[in-house]
Amino acid sequence: MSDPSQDTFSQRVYHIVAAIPYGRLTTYGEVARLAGAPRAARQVGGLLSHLPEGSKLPWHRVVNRHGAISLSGEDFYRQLSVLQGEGLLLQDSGRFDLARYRWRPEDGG
DNA sequence: GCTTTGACTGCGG
DNA sequence: ACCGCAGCCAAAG
Repeated sequence: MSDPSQDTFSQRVYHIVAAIPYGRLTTYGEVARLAGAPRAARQVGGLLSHLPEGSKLPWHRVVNRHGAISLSGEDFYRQLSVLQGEGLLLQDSGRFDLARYRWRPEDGG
């Protein structure tokens, strides 16, 4: 109740990302919205980029509003590999079909 | 407590 | 549809 460690923006983001099911995607903006700060999409990416090394959070299931991977270099291919491993198909446009893979909280949470 | 930093987003051209 | 720019705001220094 009075413990702020459970009420911070970052804690909410971690909780939300942890709820994204295998084989599904969501966007930075959507996570921000669910966390109660619809304009803090950048912050979501910032938090995911600073995750501790042993984190179990499925950070790879968060992409940008176009359904594209926002990382670059080796990180890009790492995220791509994990998503493909979960059965997600990358379109020729270099994006994932959000209409098909987008996770919605009511869909299972 | 002010300044800098971004794994973003929306809008206009 | 693609590209560039300005706004956004929680965290870290």
